[in-house]
Amino acid sequence: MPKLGMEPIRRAALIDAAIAEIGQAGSLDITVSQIARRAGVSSGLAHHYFGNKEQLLLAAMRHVLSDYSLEVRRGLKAAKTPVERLNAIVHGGFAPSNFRTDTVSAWLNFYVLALSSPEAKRLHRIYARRLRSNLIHALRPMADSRAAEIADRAAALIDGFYLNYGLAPELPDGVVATKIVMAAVLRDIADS
Amino acid sequence: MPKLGMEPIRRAALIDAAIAEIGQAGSLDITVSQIARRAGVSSGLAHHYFGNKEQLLLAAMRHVLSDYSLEVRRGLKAAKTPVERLNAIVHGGFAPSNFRTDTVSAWLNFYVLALSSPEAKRLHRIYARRLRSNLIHALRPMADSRAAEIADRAAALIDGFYLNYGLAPELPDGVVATKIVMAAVLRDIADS
Amino acid sequence: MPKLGMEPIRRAALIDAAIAEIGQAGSLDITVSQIARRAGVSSGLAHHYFGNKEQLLLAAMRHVLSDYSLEVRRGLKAAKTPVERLNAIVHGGFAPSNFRTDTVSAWLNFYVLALSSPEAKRLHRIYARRLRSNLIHALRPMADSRAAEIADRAAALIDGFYLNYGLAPELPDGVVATKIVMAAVLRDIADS
Amino acid sequence: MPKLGMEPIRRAALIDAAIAEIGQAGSLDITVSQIARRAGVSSGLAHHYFGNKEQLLLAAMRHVLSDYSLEVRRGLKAAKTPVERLNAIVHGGFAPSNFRTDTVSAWLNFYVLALSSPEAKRLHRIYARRLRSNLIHALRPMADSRAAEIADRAAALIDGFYLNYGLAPELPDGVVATKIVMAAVLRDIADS
DNA sequence: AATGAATGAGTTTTCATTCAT
DNA sequence: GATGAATGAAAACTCATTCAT
Repeated sequence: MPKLGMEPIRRAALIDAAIAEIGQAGSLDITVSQIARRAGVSSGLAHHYFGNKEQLLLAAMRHVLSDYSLEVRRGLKAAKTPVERLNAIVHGGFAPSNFRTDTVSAWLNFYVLALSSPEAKRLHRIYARRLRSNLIHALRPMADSRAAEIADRAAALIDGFYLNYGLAPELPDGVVATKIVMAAVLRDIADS
Repeated sequence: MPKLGMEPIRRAALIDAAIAEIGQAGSLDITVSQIARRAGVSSGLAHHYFGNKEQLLLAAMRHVLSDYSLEVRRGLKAAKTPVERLNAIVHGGFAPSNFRTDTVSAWLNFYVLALSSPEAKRLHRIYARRLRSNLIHALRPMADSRAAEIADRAAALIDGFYLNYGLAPELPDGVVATKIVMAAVLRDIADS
Repeated sequence: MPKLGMEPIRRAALIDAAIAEIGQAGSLDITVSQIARRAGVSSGLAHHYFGNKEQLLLAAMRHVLSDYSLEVRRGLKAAKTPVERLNAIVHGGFAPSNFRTDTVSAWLNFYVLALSSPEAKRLHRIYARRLRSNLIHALRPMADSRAAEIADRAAALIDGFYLNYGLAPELPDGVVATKIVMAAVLRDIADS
Repeated sequence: MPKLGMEPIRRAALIDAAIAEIGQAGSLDITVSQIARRAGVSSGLAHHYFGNKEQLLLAAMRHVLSDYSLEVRRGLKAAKTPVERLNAIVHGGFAPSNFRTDTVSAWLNFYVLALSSPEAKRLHRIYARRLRSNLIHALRPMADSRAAEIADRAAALIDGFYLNYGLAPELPDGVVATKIVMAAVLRDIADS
């Protein structure tokens, strides 16, 4: 079975398994063995590639964040008008690729992990800053000096909806959520 | 040393200790012994009173939620106008009694606990529904048929700000947060 | 079964068990469970009282050293002449209480542990310095300025015999070893 | 890259690496991977050549002993008088080639390994017997019937100094150690 | 000849939980 | 009512060893 170049494949499989496992358990209280089993490898291998459980979890968090980033960047690239740019950012977190119960559940857990893990905190900070700066940048042409203020409100709204989705998936789906947030932000802008 | 009527005192001490410990650790990964030590009792006693760790944590969650409820109800009682009622609800979560890093950190952890613990989920549901119905009730006189829609947005905004406070306590304090949310909601209402 | 004041009893039992286990295995590669089993307790209790395996091992090393110290001090107290004092020191390590295969084997292992564990090194240093200063002090009246030099040689001789005993217990027993060392030292002194 | 005749080269590299690694760690608790890494090969290769870890360690022990033997034999060949022969033996263990912290540390570890590994014990016995018979042989012309007794004392003295050097390398270097032992032995002989 | 991949058994460690007193 | 003692199951982690290539 041993083949060359398995490392990236195993790492990816373990990260995916970790996210799925966290999503399903709704908690970080999962064992490395569970993750490994789901990834189809031994627990030893997980340690071999990630050193310890925390690193594996952090790699999973990084993965979720980078998926999100990717989605936003893709949207921004296609956007032509300021409103489209705004929409791309808002829609990023609610896009089908990220807005699945598994991912949302994992994301919420990572969110809270940032309270106790310095590295998770760092990663969260990066996410929060990027979201804010993306929003401000998109809002500038439309709201000028009020861009920052509106961006903060928009960010809170996004996080709030995201949060709730994790706990009440029957609530607004991604499309609806995007619409609601967009409407609020646009009204914010329109407000002289 | 055993005295009569110690039960409520011990229970309260253990619950307070649990919240403080969770707040400080930023995680539910704390030991019963830590909690008991902080409460000045043996870990055996914690089990004596709460049966097991989960029940102790849930009692702590209930306590946080009931403190919040209390705050809101007190505000509502004093409120005279619809706007004051609205303000009381929004301000509830940001009031000094709840808006301390410890409490917020514990709250976020309970939030996520709701993903894996049915009872925590039930408690969270109660909170979410009460917040929503409170908001709708307060908004009805001002927004009529749009009350529900505005309430949802307000709830998301509140949660979003609350969430961020846990991770970036340097951000808006309670007073400012209340103002921002109120402003947004009032603008929402004003919008025909 | 749980009684009050068990801690010192359990600690002693675990330390004794550790020494016996090391002695029997001839190596520090023994498990905490083995030690605990021999002491008649669970492995959890060993950790409860000592924190981790290293601390338990170090406690055992301390115990061996303190037994040795005790023996020497007892001998010194009873000694009246310089030669008797010298004999007490030399005899200390070869006394029946310390000179059993178990203890010697444990001692050799601790000796080597000092190469990798700073705390073990510290303990060994204390032993080595005490032995040297005891010897010098006892030799001074008899050898004056040559006391230090003779002491060093005596110490090496003692260690050398001790060492060999661990690997070839059929060799000189404690009484004989003491005699040989004493004879060598006395000749050293007599030498103008 | 596989070449012909690599076996002896790899074996030697692995043995050297093992000694260096033991010396540096001060313990036999090193991993095969560490040794292999230092030798610049994979851990699989170490097993390929030595079968298992124990065999590799024993090979390293054999190497240390054979280096020592070599040194002594070289010295004996050049020696002309009984005293020179004696000196060659004593000096053997303290010669620069063996008397380096790495080697001494490895040696002490092998010494203790002999307590638990039959093969290591066998090797140690060979060393001890050879040392004793070399000493006796060299002492015979000078001490006749007391040769054995003096040899035993000399051996203990050598081991004692060697031992201490491992733990306190600031102490006498090889030249001084040789002189001290030689002086003691010669005095022993002179003593009627 | 040599390796990277992979395993799985074994060990330490943690901790909720139980219980005699 | 309260505790200290004790357990044992579960988890992380390590590492010698195997093996396909």
